[in-house]
Amino acid sequence: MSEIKALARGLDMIDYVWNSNRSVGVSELATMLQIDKSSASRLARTLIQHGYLDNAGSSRRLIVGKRLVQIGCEIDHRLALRQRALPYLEQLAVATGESAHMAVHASGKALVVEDVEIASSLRVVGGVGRQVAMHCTAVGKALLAFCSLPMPDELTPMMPATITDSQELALHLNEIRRQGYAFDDEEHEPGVRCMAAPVTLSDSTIAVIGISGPSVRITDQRIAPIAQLLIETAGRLSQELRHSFQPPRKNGVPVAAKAVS
Amino acid sequence: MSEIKALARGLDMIDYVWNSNRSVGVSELATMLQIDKSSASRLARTLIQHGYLDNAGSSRRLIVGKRLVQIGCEIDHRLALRQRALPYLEQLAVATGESAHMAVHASGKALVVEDVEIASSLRVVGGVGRQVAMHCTAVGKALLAFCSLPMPDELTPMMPATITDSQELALHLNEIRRQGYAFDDEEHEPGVRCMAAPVTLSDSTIAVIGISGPSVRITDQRIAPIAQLLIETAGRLSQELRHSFQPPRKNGVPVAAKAVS
DNA sequence: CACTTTGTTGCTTATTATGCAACTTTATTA
DNA sequence: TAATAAAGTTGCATAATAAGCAACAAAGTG
Repeated sequence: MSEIKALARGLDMIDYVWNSNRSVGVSELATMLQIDKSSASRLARTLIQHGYLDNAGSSRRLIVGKRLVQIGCEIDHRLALRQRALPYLEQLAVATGESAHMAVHASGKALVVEDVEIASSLRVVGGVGRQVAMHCTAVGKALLAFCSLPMPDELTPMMPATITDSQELALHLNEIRRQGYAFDDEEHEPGVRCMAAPVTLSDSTIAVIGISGPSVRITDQRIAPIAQLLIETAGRLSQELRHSFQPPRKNGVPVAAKAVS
Repeated sequence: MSEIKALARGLDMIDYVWNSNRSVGVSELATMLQIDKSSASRLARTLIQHGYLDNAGSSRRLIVGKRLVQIGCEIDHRLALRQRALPYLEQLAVATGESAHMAVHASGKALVVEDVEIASSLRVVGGVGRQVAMHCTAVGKALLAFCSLPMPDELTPMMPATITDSQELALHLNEIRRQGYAFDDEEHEPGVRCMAAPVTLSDSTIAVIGISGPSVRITDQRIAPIAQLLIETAGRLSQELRHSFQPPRKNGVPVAAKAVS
């Protein structure tokens, strides 16, 4: 029932360095994880030897190691998230007549990673690479709700409808979790309504997909059916990802030792 | 001087599961890493608890965990590889008058992740998402040479010039490593020559950038200067990545504990 | 240049990871 | 479907080893 302490501590160190998103000292790690400096130092060395952490330049401060960068760069393509999502986004855009997009969480913001626009002259123009706030957009709120992310520090008011109270937002997120989709009712931009639903892999949300359109077209009656469609589409994408991620091979082949790294 | 054994073993387990690219059993891990089944079992449990490994579906076989998927989905954007590469690719396209692109390795293929085309009516049309073979393209060969990837299983002949002998390819890759760039002389498509150079981060190649053009324009005399330009451009992009990856902050701010996961 | 903070190493002890063996669960075969 | 084989988990004793202390070394800081 218990866990291997040394390993657990090492993994915690990786997590801490990763989450802090900057260079971290051994002492800081020791303090935060409540372990001795010496242990932290030795664990860090092992992590460095294996490439999971690295020294920042010439200093002895710790940063994320190349191994994680390698894994990170490749897993993204093993999943081929963007590529796989594209047809689904196109379906969404056609079915709803509105721009569709996919976003992931990236250091406190929702980052648009894929984007399909429609022909209509009145449309919401997105653009890959755009970063939007978490608390006042559909994709942001969906990420907050389904990724178990910490509350944003500041809830900057953007519009009259923007939720600026932390308590209120927490309740709102619960509602989103319950309903399975997020709705942004002109909380970010005037005249724009957005909706988003989570794409999951092994029970954790790795991205969200959504649509944005002018409020005049996204009428109250359309919300339920669009939500339905979003949830269903996100579910199908999730399914596809799961299939490619968990190799279907029912029973592993013996397989000779493969060259490692 | 030594390393924390339990942690090292755990990391080795992650590596093994990662490299095998399929579901792996505890016994297999134990055999391969020469540890006892029971230890492997307990280490695996710890890794699962921390999200670094996961059980494949209902079975007890191990696959890469969500934590790594999370990291993967995010690191790409921390680096903002695509975004940052774009201006460099545009420079390349302008300077050479040929289409420029960036590719990464994705399960045995070279995957084009960014692409800049030129106006000329005679041009090589690429397209983001295109996957090409490793052994007969400039980007593929560059990835093979600089990423320390295993030799492809099959060297399918595409053109008369395609390298189909494993030995010969190995020598060719050495040459590529020595020169710092890869050259595809109509090995993949008739009348098309390509060149590519590696983009690195902390000594490991994470992508390659290159150009493709008709052989009639990419003449022998132009090869050296273009190679020069490619290497130099890839170097500048690598530099930029390194700077953003190792936060410039000279000395870490104390920083309050951040909510972790 | 002195001083403070941070990181590393030697050493001892007690924690704890390990490996064996028994047992349980899952997969495979007839 | 039962029987058999393989794979995975748990209890336990022991030895290995990670943890912690303290002293030392090395960077940063004023």
